[in-house]
Amino acid sequence: MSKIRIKDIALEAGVSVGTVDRVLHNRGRVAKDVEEKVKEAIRLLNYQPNLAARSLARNRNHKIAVVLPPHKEDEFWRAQRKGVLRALRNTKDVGLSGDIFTFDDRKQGDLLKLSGQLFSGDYEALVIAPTTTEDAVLILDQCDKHSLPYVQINSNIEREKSQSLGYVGQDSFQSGRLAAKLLDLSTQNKSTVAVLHMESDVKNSSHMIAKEMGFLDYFDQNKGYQVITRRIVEIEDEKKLSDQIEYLLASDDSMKGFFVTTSRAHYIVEVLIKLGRSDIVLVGFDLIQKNIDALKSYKNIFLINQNPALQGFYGVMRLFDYILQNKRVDDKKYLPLDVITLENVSNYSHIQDRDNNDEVYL
Amino acid sequence: MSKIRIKDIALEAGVSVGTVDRVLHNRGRVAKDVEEKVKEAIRLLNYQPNLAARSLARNRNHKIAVVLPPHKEDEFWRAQRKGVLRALRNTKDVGLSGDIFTFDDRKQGDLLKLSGQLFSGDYEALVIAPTTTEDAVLILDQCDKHSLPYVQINSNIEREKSQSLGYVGQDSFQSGRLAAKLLDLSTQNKSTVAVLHMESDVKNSSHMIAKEMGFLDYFDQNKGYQVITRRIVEIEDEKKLSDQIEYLLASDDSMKGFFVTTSRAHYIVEVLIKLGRSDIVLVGFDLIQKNIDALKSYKNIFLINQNPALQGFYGVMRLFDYILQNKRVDDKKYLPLDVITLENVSNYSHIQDRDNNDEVYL
DNA sequence: TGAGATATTGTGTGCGTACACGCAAAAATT
DNA sequence: AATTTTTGCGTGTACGCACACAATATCTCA
Repeated sequence: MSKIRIKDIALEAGVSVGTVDRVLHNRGRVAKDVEEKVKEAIRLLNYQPNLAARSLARNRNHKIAVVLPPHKEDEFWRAQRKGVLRALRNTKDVGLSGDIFTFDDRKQGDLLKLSGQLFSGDYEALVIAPTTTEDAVLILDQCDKHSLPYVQINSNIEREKSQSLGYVGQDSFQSGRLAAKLLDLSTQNKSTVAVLHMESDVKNSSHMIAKEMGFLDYFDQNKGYQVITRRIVEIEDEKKLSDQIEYLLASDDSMKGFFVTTSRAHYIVEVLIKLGRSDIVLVGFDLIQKNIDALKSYKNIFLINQNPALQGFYGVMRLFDYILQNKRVDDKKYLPLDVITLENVSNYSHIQDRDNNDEVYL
Repeated sequence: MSKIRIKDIALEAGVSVGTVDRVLHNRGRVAKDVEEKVKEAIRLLNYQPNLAARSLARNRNHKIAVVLPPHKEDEFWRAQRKGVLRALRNTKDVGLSGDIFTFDDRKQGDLLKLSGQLFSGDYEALVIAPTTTEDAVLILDQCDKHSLPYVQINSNIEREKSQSLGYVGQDSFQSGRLAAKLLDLSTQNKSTVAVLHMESDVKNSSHMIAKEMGFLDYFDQNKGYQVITRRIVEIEDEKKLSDQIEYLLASDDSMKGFFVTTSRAHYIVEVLIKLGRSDIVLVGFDLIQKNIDALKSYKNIFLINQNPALQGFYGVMRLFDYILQNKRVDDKKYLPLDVITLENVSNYSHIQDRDNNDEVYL
């Protein structure tokens, strides 16, 4: 097979390696007939550059900045950060390095404090999880002004092209439709299902709304269900939570399923078990430990995994492609919506922390 | 940050790069105190070898052989082959190359014809999909005799350690349990479900049996269902197939779901639509085009995706880890069992052919 | 025709690592 | 004490490519 070097092309075309180099990178300064000859040789020998040598010779280091919400107490963001770190490890030797910045997405304006560092000139591109929309818009505007390309992950703020390199993350609307399908198939027709927004913070509100929209959309196309929406508050208070659920169940005899739009389905599981209502079908989000545990104690539940680690990973890799491979994309990349039950959870949670499984990308 | 070279360590430890090299690869021939000093410097500076330079300098080429069933008319094997090719592309510049051999798994003994080439000495390891057990055992025995390490993918023949580097593939038993859970949740208690073995070739028989076992195991632990097993034959004959299904449905009024243990669920979909029995819940396997189409025309169906492309990919990558990274594993790696419906299929089929999304691994 | 400008092509060095080789000092053997 | 052998360490080259620079060819216009 092939082990064709630039030298071999040069020999074949009867020129020097310098000329081949000029053709390869079209730096000009090559006579047209010679250029054709070289290109022909490249084609003939099916030259494939050795990426290891290339990245070694380039000897560049491109720095990027990654802006994420805090991960201390949030498994979702922790997983995302893991994906980012993995991508950074994998690209370290091939010219990409990065710093991760954390902002408190519960504090209005906290994101803006980073702008000094982000636009210091040290970074040539950005990965950002723009959870606080108003602040993020300002940051992205600055990116445009400074001509800093950026990839959005997890949440997407639609932008006029500009410096945007697109979005990598969840398709919340579709995940709502998926949840609806799961409830549809696992409950009986002519029953009632409820959308439960369980939030303690507002950061996910746009996702929650999109999920509800998708959910409603599905049942708009698949008649026979009554859908109601409730906001569940004071989740931490066991008694109050239980009361809310009990009230909800009492309000409609044909209540068959709940769609929890956040990662807090496990709270509902506890309540349902206590109420002896394990007939209710649940659909929730995210493979956090408490939800995984809930799979074991409750049968009628599906979890939808949105692959947070892959969001971080692909977010960085997209910048890598852009900076070092000259591949520009500015479209959306929706990650798979994994349907998780007790029967298939093991393989997915294994995936989440396969940090050891290190790869390095050229 | 890091950009620590061997040279830097040498400087720090007051020795030459040659000595550092000897320590790094423990080639011996280094005084104990000096070795300690170097190791200390490595620790201190947190040295991380530059893998691009490493693979360039090594300038090795390790050849492996990959043995797969034919892919001409089989989307499953085609996907698997794609995964293999992707892994080979990605490792090309870092010292791993491979040849793919095809054997006809419908012909007894065809695999054995390859042994001349496989053991020619050109290859230092093997990835094999041992679908024809008897033949495969002979091949694997020869591997042991020639000290050729091998990774099994897709099907696993249990071996006494030997040269085995483990298994990458599906967990058929668990996929049966998953199918059972899906049917359990989407049908009503006290109903009947049927396992349908639809085979035209025998190669998958062990998988089919394992799937049935898992299915039965689930309903052993979750009572209330009656499970029957049927072999469906003459699949291509529309009339005969329809008759078999009709007979099956007539035999039990409470029949609610079918578990198709092969990738041929789409045949059943056609029949059910014609029979006007779209109440039957189906669980089938594999994201082949006809099944994907079936998702659109039939609501009550789940497909389980066994990630054939990842099987090929990880199979090769495992050899890569072993040969070039010195990481030896000989355990099983079960790939995720993706639950697919019409609502989430788009993201998965996208994954299947992301050939463009090229990465290169060091 | 020839000097100077310009277009075209060739040469050399370095990227960080692996590895072969060689030299010196220490140890073992005679 | 002279020698061989072993041990410990440094030097140099190659890997394939990018890129700076040197060198040569071609053209321009007087």
